[in-house]
Amino acid sequence: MSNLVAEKDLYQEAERYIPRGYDAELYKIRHSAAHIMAQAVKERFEPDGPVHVAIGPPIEDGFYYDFELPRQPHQEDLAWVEQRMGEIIRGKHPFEVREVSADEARALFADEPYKLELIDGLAAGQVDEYGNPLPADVQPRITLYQQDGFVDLCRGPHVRHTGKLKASALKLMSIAGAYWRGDENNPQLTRIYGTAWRKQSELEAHLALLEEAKARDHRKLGKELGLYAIEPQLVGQGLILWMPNGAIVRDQLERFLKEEQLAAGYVPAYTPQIGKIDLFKTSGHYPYYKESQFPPLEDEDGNAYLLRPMNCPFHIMIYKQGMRSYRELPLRIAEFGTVYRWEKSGELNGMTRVRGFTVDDAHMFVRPDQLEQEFADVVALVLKILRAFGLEDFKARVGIRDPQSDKYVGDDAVWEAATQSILNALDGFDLEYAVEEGEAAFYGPKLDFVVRDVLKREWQLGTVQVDMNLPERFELEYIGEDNAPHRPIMIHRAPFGSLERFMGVLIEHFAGAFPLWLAPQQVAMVPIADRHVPYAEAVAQQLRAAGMRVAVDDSNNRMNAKIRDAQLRKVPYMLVVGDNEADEGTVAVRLRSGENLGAMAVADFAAMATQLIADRSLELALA
RNA sequence: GCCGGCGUAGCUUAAUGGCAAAGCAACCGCCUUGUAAGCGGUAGAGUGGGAGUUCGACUCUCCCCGCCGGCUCCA
Repeated sequence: MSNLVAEKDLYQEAERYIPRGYDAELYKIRHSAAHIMAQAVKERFEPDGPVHVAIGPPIEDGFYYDFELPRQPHQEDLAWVEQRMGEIIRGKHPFEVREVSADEARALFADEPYKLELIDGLAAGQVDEYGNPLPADVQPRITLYQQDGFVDLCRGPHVRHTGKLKASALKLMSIAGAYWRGDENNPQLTRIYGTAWRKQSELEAHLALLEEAKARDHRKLGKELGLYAIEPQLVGQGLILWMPNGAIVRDQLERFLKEEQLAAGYVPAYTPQIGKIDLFKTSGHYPYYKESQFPPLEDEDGNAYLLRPMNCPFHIMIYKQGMRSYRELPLRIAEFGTVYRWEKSGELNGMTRVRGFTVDDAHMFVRPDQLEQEFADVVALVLKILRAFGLEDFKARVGIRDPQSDKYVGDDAVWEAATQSILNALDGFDLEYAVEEGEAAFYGPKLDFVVRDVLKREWQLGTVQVDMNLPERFELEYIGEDNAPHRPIMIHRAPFGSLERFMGVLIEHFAGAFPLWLAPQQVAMVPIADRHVPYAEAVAQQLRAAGMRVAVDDSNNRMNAKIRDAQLRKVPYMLVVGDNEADEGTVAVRLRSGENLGAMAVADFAAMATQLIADRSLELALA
């Protein structure tokens, strides 16, 4: 640690901290912007008392910095800080770097408790200044970067001088609370988020993208298209009312999955929404998950029941109804099971984070020798389902235990075996995945499929979990070929994850323009004048008889207005009918893309559309 | 739950201490129409809820509720 190196080399070396795939220039701009912001924030708040700085890294599209401030920050403070940052930028102050010893650093940051903690971590040589573990081959250095008199403990890298930034390409976005080191038991700091780019046009493009994202936000589209509603006053936060249009989509999703499950040898079940608390004590859900459950219900005889937070204990009880033979396995029990979980109010989000949701659940009970094959079959099914919607941009994540936490049940060897079987099964797929600590379920490791919403927030959809603990806790058995009892292994799986969250993601994925088979209304009949309404009705009846969802616009609007209305509701087909069509038994087919297919015989249109529906095609016309 | 922002008609927005305003949607009527808004009219909120300051509050203060962005947590 004492071999101090030249500034030029330190600059060079810091480049290694730029993450793969992150534009190096932008990374340095944003990292530097964080420092400049910290300088400005200190100037703003120090007259009111001490300002302690924590960490301030670049993030996707921007940066943040965490502070302990002497008073509450407000919007006016942001405006001031942003203004002041512009001045610092125009000052073209160099970023000077030097390496120091831990003791020098401690002396320098004697009044900065968060920095002292970071220095200790660096000095111990295990973690970087963000508290993340360092790769074994990286030798930690303690470096300081200084601009315009502001010194910060930082590994870099930075731009050469503040003038490399442009005030016009920088914007402070929001103030948030953030716990020190991400732990809610630690003090809450004030985090200020900003975004920074090379030039103004890039910033404007980014802001425009954010606006566009808002337009396809499922919460906005869900309301506009009559898909779902939340009524917090009388129904409750996080409880979804599926409006008729949304219910149609959901019904189609359920039918699709049921067909696939039937073909894959699943059997159905229906189980209750509540169960005695002992059931959940046996499963381990209670009290492990006590804080994420609604409080127990009690009857007059003193029995306590829990609104179910998960479906698996009920399916296990179905398994336990009688002796099971090895010949029955794998047994695959499927149910769209609605569960209720107490989520903190600040965590709720539209359809993607709710308090009552329906898991497209199934539990497989398998012999140990069947595990890998069954797991692989399930993964194949999940992939097939996701791809049927054109969802290609997902991330596969193997969630394993956090060794620090005690929220898990079962012993180490069992966890190890279950984890290994997941990894083995995954080898058979051309699928990239990441292994993440702390993402396991409390009863076992899992494979999750994660997608991002329009605002780039990640949501877990499908999940497949190997479970050797619940069979143990419920003492599940089957009689083997050897006429002796054996313990089955369970697989939990849900391709959608939950219908609510999947719906939210689908709305955004399609920007509300559902594929034909899912569209709440598939056809809008557009009669040109009142006299064409009877013909439009007749065509509608024909199409309904073929199983399509059709409505006739018999309002006294002009045809143009009818088309516009259907277009805004993202109805796939608009069938315009006037004198020509009525005479010839045809319809003029307009797609919501704006494309006009021209006149088609009603029967031809029906044949085309029903074919596309049957295929669950993502197209509106045959190729 | 915590930090910040916000809450006006079904929706989108105006009114910053002095008569709550408009567009769209809804309803009624006229027009009878050829691929994204024809014309006219009617009705609709007392400003999320509750206290307070004031001659007077959508506007200022406090408490509560909810929503949005984060944090934590999660399907």
